Amino acid sequence: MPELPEVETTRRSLAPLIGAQVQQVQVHNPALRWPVPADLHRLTGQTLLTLQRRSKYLLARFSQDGTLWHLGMSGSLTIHADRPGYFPVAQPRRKHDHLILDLAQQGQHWQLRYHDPRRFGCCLWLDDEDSHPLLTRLGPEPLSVDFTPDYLLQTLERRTAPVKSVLMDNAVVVGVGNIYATEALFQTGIHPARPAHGVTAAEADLLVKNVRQILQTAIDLGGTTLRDYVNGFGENGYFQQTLQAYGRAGEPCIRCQQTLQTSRIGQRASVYCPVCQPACPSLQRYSNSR
DNA sequence: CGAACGACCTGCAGGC
DNA sequence: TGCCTGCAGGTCGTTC
Repeated sequence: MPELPEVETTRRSLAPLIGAQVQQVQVHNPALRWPVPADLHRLTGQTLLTLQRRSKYLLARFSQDGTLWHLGMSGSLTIHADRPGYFPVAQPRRKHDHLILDLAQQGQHWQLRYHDPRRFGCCLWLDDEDSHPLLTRLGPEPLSVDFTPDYLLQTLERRTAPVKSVLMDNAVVVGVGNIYATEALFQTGIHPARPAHGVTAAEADLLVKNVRQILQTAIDLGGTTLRDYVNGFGENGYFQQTLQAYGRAGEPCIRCQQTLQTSRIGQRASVYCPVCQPACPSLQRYSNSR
């Protein structure tokens, strides 16, 4: 599920919890990707101060301690409250609801439920953002000023792996998973299997623009819901309705009507148009329309 | 250092 | 209907 737009959408939807005080910590299954800290109950009595995102990690700062959350491939965080627009607190705990925080603010009872069938996600202590091992090697945020065409070009020039694999490498740029890498390369007219070092300056320039535009549009539409992604209110995203390549193998290219092809690149399904994304860049024709 | 690949875990779709 | 296989949005760790 969650790539950057979904994590950002989740973060925004959890804003009502800021300022609330933890009343109880329920750990129903600590066996996530890494064990949930045995002393997570230490959060009891602490107030949620800030909710930030770095890459696909959610950083939740409480009055004494910081926490780091990841939704893995199938995770979601939802709010429960006894007020309109929320799941009721009385709703029974679902299978795979592994963590539940009870919070209170001005008499309002809130619940934050962490649901993750595949348990690829995590919830860990976060002391120092700048020294946490999961955060130190991350590349720039794709929507920040640090993600420039020059930076991307210089990085791609040093790599021989397929451009799609490099684009999905968190040390290069964070938050671009299989869906958005597929879309960005389609938009830019770059074959996903092309060696990264063969990408031209003009292509890198366009690729940066398209990655940015696609991620921003996805955030604006509340993310992509393929199976089970929902935001904190249990709402779907709508970006899947605008997907032009991902999930469309065998269907006609929206530009040239050629049948979209699929192959495996870096162990991930990759969809591309053999005409609009030629393996040989000399046949390239650029476009930047969406 | 980079590249390739297995591993983690459950749910689901498709084939038989 | 049921069993088996393969695949899925992420990313860490190992090996070469």
